[in-house]
Amino acid sequence: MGIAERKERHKEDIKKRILEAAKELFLEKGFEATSMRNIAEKVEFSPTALYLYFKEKNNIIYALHQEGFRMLASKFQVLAMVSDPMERLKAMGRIYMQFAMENSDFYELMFIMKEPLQYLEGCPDEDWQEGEKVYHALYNTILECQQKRLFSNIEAHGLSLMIWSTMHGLCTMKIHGQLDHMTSNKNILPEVESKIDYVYETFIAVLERMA
Amino acid sequence: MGIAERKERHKEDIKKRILEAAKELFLEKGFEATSMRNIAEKVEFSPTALYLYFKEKNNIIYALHQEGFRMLASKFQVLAMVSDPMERLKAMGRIYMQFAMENSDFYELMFIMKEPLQYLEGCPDEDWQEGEKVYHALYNTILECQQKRLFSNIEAHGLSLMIWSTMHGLCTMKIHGQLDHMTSNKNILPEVESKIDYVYETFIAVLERMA
DNA sequence: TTTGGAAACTTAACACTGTAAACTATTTTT
DNA sequence: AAAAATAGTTTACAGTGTTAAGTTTCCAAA
Repeated sequence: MGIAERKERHKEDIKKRILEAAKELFLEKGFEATSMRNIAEKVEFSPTALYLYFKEKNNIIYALHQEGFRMLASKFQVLAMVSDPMERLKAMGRIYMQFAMENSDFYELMFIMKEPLQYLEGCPDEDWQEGEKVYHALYNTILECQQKRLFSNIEAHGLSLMIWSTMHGLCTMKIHGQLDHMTSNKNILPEVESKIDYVYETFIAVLERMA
Repeated sequence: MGIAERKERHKEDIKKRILEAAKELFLEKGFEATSMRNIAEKVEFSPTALYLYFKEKNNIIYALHQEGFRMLASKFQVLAMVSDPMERLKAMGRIYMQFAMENSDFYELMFIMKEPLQYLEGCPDEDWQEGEKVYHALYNTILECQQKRLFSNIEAHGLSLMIWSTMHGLCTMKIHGQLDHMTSNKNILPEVESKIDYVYETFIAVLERMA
């Protein structure tokens, strides 16, 4: 009977509408200030109707978390055009950083907030596929670099995780304002218009120097 | 008149008691789960009495944020014993990491939560002295390294910020579980008992190689 | 085509949250 | 002793996530 399918599709549609509303509110007011009641109002449902489609709020958050990763993955697509692995590595860092700056709310959802991964803890055997995918893009690039005799004698997983740590630390310190609240180097680096770019350049210089 | 002083001291005592209670609750139940009412109950006050001593909850959070920095600073004291700057840099990283692991709630308060810095925004001309102090310890060590011809031709502020980014990124990825949710390298790094230590070793290797 | 039951949705309610205003009791000053 | 300032409590507001009970809508079998 095709009617069950149609219902199923309808349900998926509503789920999408809810997520769309949640996303909009989330982007315009920030996550903290977005409540279930807000979302419900936007989709013209009663507050508790959302619970028919998502077991709890963390569920909605996790769905947006996944969408964020899809967004990042689509930005990463252009990297396929870059054949030289070292150049690809550098471009990857730039894109990652740019994504974090342009979609800082999503970045927070993907890497800073603990609710999404916390939700994953609840689902056993479910691992963090989204993060894994990003990690692999990085790891494989490092491996390719090593095939070109770069980063020799350094274990690739360790290096990959270290590079990700640096990028993540840089982005979070920018997003949370620590980078800008450090006024002492403002006087000494007056010509630098963007601190985060400056630090990234330094990082690249370090990597190229030791490669 | 010494009576005003005595009253002032009394007030400070109560403030301390409140902070002590807040800290305990915070450490045992995590920040999210600690409410003003919880704290008030612990010090046997009515909930709103706390507002006579702290203008708002962020105020209490900021006070603990400061205490966290004092704790870190006291751990950093042993670094004065290390005369070689490169060795000191490495020890500093270890201590920073260890502090973040042993006091992850405080670390979150100091570097991850946005409330404290958000509170600072409200107080104009108040800059983030706590962070600045830590930064200077790092920056000066880098300068000393450069006097010994290490990290030559690299601007010290950029390098300092990059190093901090790496350490911060590493600690947050550990605390938030991203490091552990990355199972793909678990199979490949079976002998590694602590991923964070392993990545740190890699980082040190990178720094020493390019120095 | 009417009836029974499931599915979709709403209303009411619970146990919380941070915080402001109003009120009361205590202490200090005049 | 009366007035004023201080310290603290009670009450209240507007919000939160979520559950349970009630209501409406829709679809399948009699």
